[in-house]
Amino acid sequence: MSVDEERVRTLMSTLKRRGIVYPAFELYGGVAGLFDYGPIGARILRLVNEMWLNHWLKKGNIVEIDSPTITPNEVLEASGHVGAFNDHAVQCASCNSVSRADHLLENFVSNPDSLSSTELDNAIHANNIVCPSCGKSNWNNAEPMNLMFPTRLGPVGDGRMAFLRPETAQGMFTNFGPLYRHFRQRLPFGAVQLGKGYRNEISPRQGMIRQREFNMAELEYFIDPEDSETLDVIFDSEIELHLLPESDSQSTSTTQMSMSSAIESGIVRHPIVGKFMMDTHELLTTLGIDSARIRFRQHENNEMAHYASDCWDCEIHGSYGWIECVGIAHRGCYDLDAHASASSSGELMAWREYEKPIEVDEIRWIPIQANIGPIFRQDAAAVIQSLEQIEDSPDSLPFDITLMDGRKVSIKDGMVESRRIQKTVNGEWFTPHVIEPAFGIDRIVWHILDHAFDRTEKDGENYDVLRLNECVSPYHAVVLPLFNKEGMPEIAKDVFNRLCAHHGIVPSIDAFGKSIGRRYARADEIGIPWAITIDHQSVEDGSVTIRRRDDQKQIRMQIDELIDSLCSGNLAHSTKWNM
RNA sequence: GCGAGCGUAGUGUAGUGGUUAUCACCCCACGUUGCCAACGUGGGAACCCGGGUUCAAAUCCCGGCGCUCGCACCA
Repeated sequence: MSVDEERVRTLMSTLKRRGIVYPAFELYGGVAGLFDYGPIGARILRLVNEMWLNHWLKKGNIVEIDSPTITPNEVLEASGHVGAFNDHAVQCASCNSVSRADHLLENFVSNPDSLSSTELDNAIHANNIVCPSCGKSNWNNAEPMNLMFPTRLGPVGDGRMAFLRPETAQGMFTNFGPLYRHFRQRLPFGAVQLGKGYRNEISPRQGMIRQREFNMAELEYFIDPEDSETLDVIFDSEIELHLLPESDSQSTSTTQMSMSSAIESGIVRHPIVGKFMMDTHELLTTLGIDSARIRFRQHENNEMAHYASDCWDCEIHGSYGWIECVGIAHRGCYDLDAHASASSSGELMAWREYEKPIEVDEIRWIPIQANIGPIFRQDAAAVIQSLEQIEDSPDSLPFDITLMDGRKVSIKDGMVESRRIQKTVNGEWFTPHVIEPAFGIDRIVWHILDHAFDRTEKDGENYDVLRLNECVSPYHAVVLPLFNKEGMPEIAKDVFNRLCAHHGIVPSIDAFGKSIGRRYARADEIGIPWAITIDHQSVEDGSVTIRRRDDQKQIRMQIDELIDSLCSGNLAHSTKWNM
């Protein structure tokens, strides 16, 4: 678990020196928790985002949306990010250290996290709680601790309260209606969003791992909880994942098993969760994360948000130890229900057709509203609601009903009329459940770099190679004239231009001044997989050499052939490498 | 937020009150060079910010900012 400080330092300074990632605003002394992606890093970030996006879009029933990062208070209040569910912090007036109020009270009152600020203050005084760092009992008032960045809409006056979003998920939930219509009202479907999230961390640590503004990518996959879709892919796959189930959370060693047996044994509680775990593993390994350093850790029941029924963190092992990079949570109907109730909208539901229509033929007591209103006045609505919810209608009047708040009222002649209801019910509205894989993109980029960074020795000196997979390397190839004479720079420029002309190909050129060895080394250090060298023979017969980054092996090809195989992605498979 | 340590070119560093601020890598130009961080010549580039003490501060003191670690925090 320990941090490899030496490696972190080396990697950080390389990332900075080569323009990959470095602290932001260093011109003004730097700002904790904010990072810049430089020219190379921004390319890598872009490619990771694209790979992530395409991975999901290719499923066929998943689309991308893009919603604002500025989110009004009401949305985040409904989601539980602000308001009653906030944790409270108290500061010690003697030593200024800050503690969580509910943690201090844990052994003294039950459910301390449900108390208000005033109740917390009272409980702290009543139980004579002492400060864990200085031992005194001299507290300031408890204050809600909110890790979101607040703002207001409008430059003057008391504009509408808003926050920078702490996650992208709320955009997908508030868009459920349009998404449901886009998918022609058919579940399951998903929506993804890539973008910035903001959390005002008390103290950001561990470099890129905990930032105040970060790149996230989330998928919200909406399902019918009663639909037991069978997923052949799970049972056809023989891939084994490293799992750390909640049942043996004390254990530090993982269990290796296939997803089908994990689901059959009940460890993974929902097949879609299992499917997304497999997808996550596939995507991460494609990006260049070492499969042996990926594990899935199941949340313990007390760690899981109260609405979730199952949650797995995908952790990647790197120079900081095991770090959570992806969370896959079964969130049930919590989010859509929360927004439905806060917005009083009926839009966040889906329709489920019954296999066979239900024929209804029953006698019901229908309220006569013109009479119930004057009799019950402010309680009239509650009475009508309770009448509608009666399962077995009594045969005769009068009878008693129980209101929502527990009070009983008597229903007498004149308040209701008996009516026979005959109808066909074809289906019902329900709140879909949602399964959410949430990716911390910066953490994934960090681990891609961490796993790719390879320090070897060459002639007694350090030699660094960034062994990035081709799909995330910043340039497809670098073009190098061997010498700055005999027409080599001109041919190099021509090859470079021809590569540029191909859609989607981004080449680099390193033409002047330095020896060929140094220029190979520069390319290796930022992970360029192929180096195309223009030499004396190129001048004579139009052939060039191609050097493979990972083993420095070189082959020779005609320029046309090279451009074709590079642009079609077949260069790695050329039979010439075997010769 | 608390505590401890630290902050010198792009990177890694030397420098305990008076230096033209050390060294290496690096970057650029010119020349040389027949393929893996070559060589020659020339050039570029730093004391985190602000205040104080002192004739004099990179160096001592205070504050801020930043980094690392421990505690707390990570909804």
